Amino acid sequence: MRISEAESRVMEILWRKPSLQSAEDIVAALAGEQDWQEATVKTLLNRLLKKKAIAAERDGRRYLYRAIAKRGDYVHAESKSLLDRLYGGRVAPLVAHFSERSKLSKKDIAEIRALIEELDNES
Amino acid sequence: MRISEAESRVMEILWRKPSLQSAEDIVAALAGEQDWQEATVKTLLNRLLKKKAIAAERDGRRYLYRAIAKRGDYVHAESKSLLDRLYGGRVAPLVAHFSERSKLSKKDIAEIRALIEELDNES
DNA sequence: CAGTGTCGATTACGCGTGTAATCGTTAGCT
DNA sequence: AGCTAACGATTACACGCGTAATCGACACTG
Repeated sequence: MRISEAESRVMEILWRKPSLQSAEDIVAALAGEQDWQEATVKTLLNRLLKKKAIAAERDGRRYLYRAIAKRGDYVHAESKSLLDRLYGGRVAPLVAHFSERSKLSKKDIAEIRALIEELDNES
Repeated sequence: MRISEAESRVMEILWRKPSLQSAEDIVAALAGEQDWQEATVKTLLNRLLKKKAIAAERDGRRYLYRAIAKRGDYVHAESKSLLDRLYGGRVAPLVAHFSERSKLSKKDIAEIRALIEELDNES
């Protein structure tokens, strides 16, 4: 089951801190980034539970939550879908696009070069 | 106004062929890729008109359509949004992700290397 | 000129999503 | 024991989207 945009904001909190977190913790962590009511966060937690993207275990009167879905899988699925839809499923055209369009930062260029060199050395 | 996934399938047809196209042309072009009824395509055309993503001009009893929105802008908006949400807004981490994950193709690597070299030569 | 086919326009409808408010239950306080 | 506060669960609701069917106006055919 797909994790929606809003839901992913909640997942990010859980991914950042793999320990168990209460709803209150999560609401607090989101407070900085998202302008949501507590009730909204609760709803999202419930939807994520239904989707089996997170798990909850009782801690007295409340629940503690943790991620089940892997961030890497989510990131990959989202990214691959974009590449497929817009770039023929390949990475290079995306790099080319940003190379022309928004100008890659020095940092980006350096990192990408390092990656490529590494791959060249491997093979 | 955002162009939805389904709508973008229609836009792709118009982007591929910048000349004016009738609804019938578009339905025909989509037939290979998408399993949609004619009515569905008509709906999408109307929604795109409302969003001003396309324009239509009368040709006797029917309309001929053309894209107004630019493919590059669409691709860029979608891509940037993904990079922002998942990769801190930068391209390199995405390349790194695919480098580890699904293995970049030879072709990808070669193309990216060429791009980087080109950028290095410029500056 | 009446019928029929063809367009675009209008209407439909269930589902996911974003965003919450409200309800019911239980734990703790007085 | 009764009241209140705090949780999670349930319910709400508008909107966009995917996917069409239906309607109304015209044009062509016989």
